[in-house]
Amino acid sequence: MKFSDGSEGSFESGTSLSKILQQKNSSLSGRALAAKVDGQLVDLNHALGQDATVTFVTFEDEEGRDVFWHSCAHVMAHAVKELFPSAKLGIGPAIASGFYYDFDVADPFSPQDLEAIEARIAKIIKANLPLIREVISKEDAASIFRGLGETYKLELLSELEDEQVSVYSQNGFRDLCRGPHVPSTGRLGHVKLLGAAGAYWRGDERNPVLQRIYGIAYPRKSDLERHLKRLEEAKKRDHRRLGRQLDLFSFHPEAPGFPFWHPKGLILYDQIVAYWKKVHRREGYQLVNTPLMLCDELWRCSGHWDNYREAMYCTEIDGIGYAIKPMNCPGGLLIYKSSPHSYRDLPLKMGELGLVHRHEKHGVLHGLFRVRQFTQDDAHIFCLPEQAQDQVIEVIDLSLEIYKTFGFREVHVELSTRPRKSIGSDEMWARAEETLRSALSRKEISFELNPGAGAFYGPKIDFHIEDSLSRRWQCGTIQLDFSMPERFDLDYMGSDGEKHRPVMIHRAILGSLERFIGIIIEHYGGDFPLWLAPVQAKVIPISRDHVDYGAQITSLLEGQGLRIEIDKRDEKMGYKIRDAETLKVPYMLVVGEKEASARTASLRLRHKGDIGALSLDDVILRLKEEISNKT
RNA sequence: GCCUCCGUAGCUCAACGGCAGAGCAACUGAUUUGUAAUCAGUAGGUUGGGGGUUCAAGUCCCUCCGGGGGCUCCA
Repeated sequence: MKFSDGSEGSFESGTSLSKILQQKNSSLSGRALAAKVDGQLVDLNHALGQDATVTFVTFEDEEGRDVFWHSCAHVMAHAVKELFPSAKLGIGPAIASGFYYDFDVADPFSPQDLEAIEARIAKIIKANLPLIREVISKEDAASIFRGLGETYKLELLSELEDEQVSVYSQNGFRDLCRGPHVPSTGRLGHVKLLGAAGAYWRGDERNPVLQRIYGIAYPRKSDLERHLKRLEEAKKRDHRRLGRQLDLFSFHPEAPGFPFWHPKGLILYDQIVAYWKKVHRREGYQLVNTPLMLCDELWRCSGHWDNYREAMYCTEIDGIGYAIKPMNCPGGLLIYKSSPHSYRDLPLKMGELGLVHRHEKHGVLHGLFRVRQFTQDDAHIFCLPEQAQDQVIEVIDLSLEIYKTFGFREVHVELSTRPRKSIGSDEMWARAEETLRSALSRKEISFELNPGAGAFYGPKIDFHIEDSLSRRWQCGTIQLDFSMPERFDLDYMGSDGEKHRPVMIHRAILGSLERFIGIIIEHYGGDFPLWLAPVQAKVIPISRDHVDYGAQITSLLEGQGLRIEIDKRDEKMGYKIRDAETLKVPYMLVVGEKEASARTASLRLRHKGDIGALSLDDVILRLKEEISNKT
């Protein structure tokens, strides 16, 4: 045997991995949850028959966590079956953070039920039952699950192609499962159930609704507690809550899914737009704006009528059908077509902060994250085929720069390739995928491959940014589009005097401005950097006598373009400070007798406290510098 | 859209089928404050809308509206 730590050893054929661990007496023996034998993930009970390379996986590895959580799901199913014997099992996988299991039960689980299930899980873990793997024929498995009345398992079974399937059991509980699992339930540590909700069997709304229970678990209690604390923290940062608290935006029954921007929220919005326009102009983009409504005929031409009609708002003008745009591209194409183009004009980079409307289903609306009206930071790049790769690289660079400005340094990249339902020739797809792939490799950016997840008209690169709570958000996208130039018969005059079809790159960096603002509200927890903060500083006069001086400072700083307010209320200073802190104002300028006579202001930093008196010039300098640094 | 839970004052939340309440915010007055809540008072409600059961409904039932959680990360 060769081990991943570099050591080697010889063992009798048929020795189980857990035995080997014991004999090796390594620090892993208590921590290993499963093992990879020649790259294949197996149980520790797996017996080795021949020479192999072995890597033990622990909770520290992603694969180990998956095994751990998967086993938790399995144990949860065991607990549910004990408490609710009539429950039928769906599926129970490990997910990015924890696990779930779906059950078909007569009544949804109540919070009390979850408590009872959680207690039963703890009992099963404490009993330290071994998980036993059996490999049996599909027919035998079918008769077992038929006997148990597990109709969903039978359905899964009927779709499996292997002749042999694996079944795991502990103490009478049996489940069809690919595995691997931890060797015994005692390894599972501390489990917390997080909630229950309905979920369609296999995610299809024509199927019955099962009851899904979500859970999380860690080997160590302290880690579980830290995780729960982080969930609490995320709750506190919920942009819907902060949106109200900081008076940024609101939603109303009169227009569900359509955000109302309040003055302070609009400042955020406008700051982002100003920054976005500045960097795009610098990069040679020309900014355009196209109509909200376009006639049906255009949508038929663009293909939206066939592919996107469900989500479009339609109306009629002078007897002619119109639809509100769900995407900006057709408008951009019309501008391109409005004049002839030479190869010398390309690449043509046309940016549009376009307001789009999509009729999202009622049930999927979610604060600013999922709305029916939003602004895309869109752009369409028309270029020669040989320019496409450089253009993609430029967009990658710009995207990363913009993310960094908002403090997103961790960016995960995905490359999505040709889906089953798609248009265009094999050769076109191969070339386009290669363009994106080599752009990424030229930038030395590692990416995850997402086969078959491209748009029907072309492959794409997606950017997922990671926020301060390590959550990932898909924002940016770069798509190569073969369909639109064709459908709209775009052309340019080549150096050969012939007309050619340009390549179109469709891209967004922030995605939806509304959603992006929701993301940064949670990312910053409402503590916006100075350049974004709706109110950058609050002047706090200590008493009535200092209001005049405070007002002078306020208008002085206002004159310098700073967003500043004064709190003139007859309240104690502590009260006004608390108020400003609660509203997350970055700077407080406290002014009293001393400051008025010395023409200074005492500077107080949000969450940090007093840093002493500064001259007004120094205050202005400091704030302006911080604003221009965008820190 | 579907499943499920929820909707009480501007906000956060109480009230066994039996008189709709508290804190904060707002407003009025007093106080003039030195780095995270001064005191007192006033006002604020068709309990999301509509219908029903009941002697009696915030509470139970139906329905509509809105919101929360979720609806393949596949044995």
